[in-house]
Amino acid sequence: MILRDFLEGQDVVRGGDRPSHCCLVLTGFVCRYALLPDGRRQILAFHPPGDVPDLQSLHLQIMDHSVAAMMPSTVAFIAHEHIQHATEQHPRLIHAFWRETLIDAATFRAWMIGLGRRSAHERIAHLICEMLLRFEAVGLAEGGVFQMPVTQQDIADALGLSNVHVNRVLQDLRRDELIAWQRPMIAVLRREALEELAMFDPTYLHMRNLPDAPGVAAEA
Amino acid sequence: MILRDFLEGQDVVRGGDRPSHCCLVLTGFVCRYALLPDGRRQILAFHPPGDVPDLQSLHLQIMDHSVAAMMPSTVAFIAHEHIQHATEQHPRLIHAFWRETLIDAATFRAWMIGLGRRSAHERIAHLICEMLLRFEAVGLAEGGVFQMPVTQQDIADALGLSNVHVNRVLQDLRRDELIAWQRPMIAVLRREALEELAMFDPTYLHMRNLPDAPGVAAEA
DNA sequence: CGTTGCATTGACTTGTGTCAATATGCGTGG
DNA sequence: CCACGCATATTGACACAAGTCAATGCAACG
Repeated sequence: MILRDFLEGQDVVRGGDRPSHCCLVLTGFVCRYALLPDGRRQILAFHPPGDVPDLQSLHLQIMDHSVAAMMPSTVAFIAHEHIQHATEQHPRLIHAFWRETLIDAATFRAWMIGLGRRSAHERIAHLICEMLLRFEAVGLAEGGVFQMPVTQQDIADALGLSNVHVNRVLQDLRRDELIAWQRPMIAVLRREALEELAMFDPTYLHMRNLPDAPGVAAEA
Repeated sequence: MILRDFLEGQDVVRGGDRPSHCCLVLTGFVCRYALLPDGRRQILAFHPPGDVPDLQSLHLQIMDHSVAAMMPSTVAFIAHEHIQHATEQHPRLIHAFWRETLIDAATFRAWMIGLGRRSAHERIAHLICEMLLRFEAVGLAEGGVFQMPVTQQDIADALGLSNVHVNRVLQDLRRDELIAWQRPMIAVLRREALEELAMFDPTYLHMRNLPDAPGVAAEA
């Protein structure tokens, strides 16, 4: 296992690579993204500490996208062989990993719904609802407040919008006192209203113990 | 294993279900889709025969989306236990299945790029390029011609557009003699031009033997 | 033949993008 | 402690891709 530090903006893994290791985010914040030939960028996922953004590289030789640090981050690289070895010792691990990649895919689907069928306001609200829940799940959010070091341009690239429009929508959400946002701190002020605007349904995150959000029953 | 026939438009699996079986498409054509509370629909994937659209249900209890037949289709339902049993007998299977779900996820990412960052013309061109390649891979396309029984409304719901706009774009593509389209037959007339318009890069499909498309080298 | 589901058109609206200027905040070095 | 420079955020004016609505056409089918 190798530890490496990355500066803001640096690529951790690059599209086209054939990685021999998976990377585990220890501290910081990373994203996955793809570029079109003419430079348009689509951010595919955000990963707080604890995530393994390229678990797929275990079975897919070529990276079809990149992973980049969005703030100074520490990443652990774990050799594929070691992971394979571990799964042979503990066959349950394989299912745990597989499940992780399935939740990954479920999150992509949720984003697709947003990109295809939600308005700009709904998309931004939805992203904030998702990130809040995920940060809570790893104990990095308290009272609706969490730290997400992204620029408005990053949000635009994640949600298929322009930076200018993201700016305008954020102003609306702040004016309506749904959220407060002073980089890098995001505060959700009226969670229910935000979730209603976003039509947020956390089923897709497949969390075993959903934090008791109003109106959302825990799985049996 | 249970065989069942579905009519066009019928749901094979429904969001919220907790399936005990996976479904294998034997004949016909199915899609996965999600609905927003107000009825907006996003199609998430198309599945020709040979695909298992809900392999994920092996590990994710609740369906976070639905599967529907887009034409009369025959589907085989295979009990999760049987699949589990098979993977215990042949551990390699588990990796094959896992890999399938990873390619599924890679395809979602590719669609996200389209939904977020491609124009309507590019999106439609890209979808056609992808489907052509996937139909070729299962021997269901010949000379750039294949059969895909979708309406313009379906395409709209897959690509985040309106049916009217899809209609207009298709007319452009036909006028420019990139494609011909008489339901349910799609013919790609000038493949290179179409792929260039779409900025199509098939890496994400992770096919072992890419049909020798010009300019695309086979994997080492 | 009427009905039904799609495709096609035209007229008009609108959400979001683009461009370009200006503001704001922050870290650095003098 | 201030001045500078950079990145990011904010504004305003304007453009345009794509959406909406509603009518019409067309073909398959019972």
